[in-house]
Amino acid sequence: MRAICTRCGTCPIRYQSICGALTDDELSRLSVISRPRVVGAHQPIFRDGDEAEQCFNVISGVVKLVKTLADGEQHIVGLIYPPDFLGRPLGDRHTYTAEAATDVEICGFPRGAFEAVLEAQPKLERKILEFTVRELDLCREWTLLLGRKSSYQRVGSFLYMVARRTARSGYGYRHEGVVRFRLPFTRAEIADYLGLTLETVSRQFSRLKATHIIAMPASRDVVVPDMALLARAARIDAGGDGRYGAEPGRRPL
Amino acid sequence: MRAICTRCGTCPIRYQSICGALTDDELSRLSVISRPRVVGAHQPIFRDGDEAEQCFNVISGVVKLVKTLADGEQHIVGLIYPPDFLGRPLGDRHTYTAEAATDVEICGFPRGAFEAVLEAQPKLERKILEFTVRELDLCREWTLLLGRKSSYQRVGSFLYMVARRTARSGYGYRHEGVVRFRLPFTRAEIADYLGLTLETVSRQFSRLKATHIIAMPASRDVVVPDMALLARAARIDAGGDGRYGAEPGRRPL
DNA sequence: CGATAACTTGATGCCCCTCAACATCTGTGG
DNA sequence: CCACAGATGTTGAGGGGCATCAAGTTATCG
Repeated sequence: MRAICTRCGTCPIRYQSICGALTDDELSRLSVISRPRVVGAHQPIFRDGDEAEQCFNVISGVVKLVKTLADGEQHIVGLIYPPDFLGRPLGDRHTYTAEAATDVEICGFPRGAFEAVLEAQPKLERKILEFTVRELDLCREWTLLLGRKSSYQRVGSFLYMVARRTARSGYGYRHEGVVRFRLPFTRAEIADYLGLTLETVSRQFSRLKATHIIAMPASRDVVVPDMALLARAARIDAGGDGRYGAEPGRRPL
Repeated sequence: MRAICTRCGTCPIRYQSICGALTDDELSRLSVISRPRVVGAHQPIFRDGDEAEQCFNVISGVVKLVKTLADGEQHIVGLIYPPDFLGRPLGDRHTYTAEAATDVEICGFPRGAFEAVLEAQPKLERKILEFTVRELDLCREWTLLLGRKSSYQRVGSFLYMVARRTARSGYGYRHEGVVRFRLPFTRAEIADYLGLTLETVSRQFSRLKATHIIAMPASRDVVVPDMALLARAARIDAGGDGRYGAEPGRRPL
C-alpha cells in the first residue's frame, strides 16, 4: 500500500486538518480507508436527511451548507473552507445539504471504518471535538450578525470573513496590505447566507464601492485596500477574530 | 468518600448528562473533582474572555449565553437547559458570558483535573462531542430563524422551543395535550435572543393571544392548548425537531 | 403603599423586501 | 465573428414590517 502513504504524504492539509493529530504511522491506518475525490462546482456532496455514510476533510475549494425550506427558499447555514472537517463525525443522518460552491477536493471516510479508527485513536477524536467547538463558535458569531447587524454591515462582515478564510486556505493575494480575492458565490447565495435579498446585497456592494472600502474590477473580483477599514464598516473589532467593539449605534446607515 | 458517591447517586441528570457515559465506578473519579454549586438568578457563571477554568453540567434551571457589544447592546447566542453541558471542554478562553436566567444548580469541573479524566475516559469525551454536535445543530437551526422568519414566527418558534425544553428537563405541565409553563425571561431578553426589540416581542405575544394559539394567565405564564397549532404558526414542521415545511410565503404577517 | 421594573399599546419613520426594467456576462451555434 | 439566449448583476419605485419614540398600565418588592 505504498501509493496510499504517498498520497497522504503530499496532502496539502496534512498538518492543518484533523490528521495533524496523528503520526505518519498512525495516519496510515486512516489513509487505508480514505477516499479522495473531486466534486464539480454546484454538485451535492450529501443531502439533508441522508444517512451519514461518510464524513470528509475538505482539501481545496469551498463547500456550502444549505437548508431548503418547503417553499424552495434556501438558507446557507455555514461555509466550509480547507482544512476543515465536513459531516457528522458520529451518528445517524445529515441535518443539512452540503454542496460544492467551487470545484472541491475532498477526502472521504466511510463511517464504520472511521469510527473504528476513532476508537483506536483518541487524539483524532479530540481533534474533531476541537474543530466542532470552533465551528460552534463561528456559528454563534453568525447569529450575532443575523440578529443585530444592518445589511451594510452584514455584507461587509461577509467580505471580511471570506477574505480571511480565503487567505488562510492559501488562495487570494496579499500585496502590500492590499487583499485581493475572487468570490465563489452569486449574489443570491450571499443573500441566502446573510438573510437578505440579492438586490439588497447588490446595493450594499455598490455602497462599499462608492465609499472606496472595496473595489471590484469584475463582479466577482474583490479588492480590499485596507482590511481595518472594512472591519470598521462591518462593525468588527479589529483585534479579535470577529469580536465586536467600537462603533456605537445600530443602523449607522 | 462515601458522601461524594451518594451525591452523584442522587443526581437527577445522572443518566441524561455526559455522565451517562460512565459506570458508577468510573463516575467516582469524576465525582471527586466535581464542585456542585447553586447560582442565583441574574448572577454570572463566567464571563466573555475569561480563562476557562471550569466547565459545568447544568442540573436545574436555565443558563443564557450572552455576547455584549461595545455599545452595551446584548445578544443572547444560546440557552442551556438541563442536562446539557456548559463551557469550553478544551482550551483557553470563554467566547461568551454565561449568566443564570433562573436560580441554577450546576456541577463544576476544574479544567486541569477534568482533562485528566477525559484522557482516561474516552467515552466521556465521546459524550461531550455528541453534546457539542447537537448544540451546533441547534445553533444552525437558529441562524435559519434569524435569517428567514418574521417576528411573529420567531416568537412562536421561541415559545415552541421553550415549551419543549422545559418539558424535557422535567418542569412545566402537560395535561391532556395542554402545555403550560413559566417563562424565565423578560421581554427584553427574548428580544435579545430573537434579534428583535422588546416592543415587537410584546406585540407578537398579543397577536398569538388574539388568535388563541396561546393564552397567558400572567405575563410570564404561557398555556399552549395545541402545540401543533403553535408549530404551524411558527412555520415549524411538526415532524422533526425544528425542521421546516408547509406554509409558503416569507412574511405571512 | 410608594418606587421601580416590566409590560402593553399607539404613532411615526426608515430599512429592506418586492416588483420591475435594464445592463452585463457567458456560452452556444450559425 | 456575430447573433442570440439564459444567467447574473445593477438600479429604481413603492410598500410593509419592524425600530424608534412616547405614554400609559400592570407587576414586583422593599
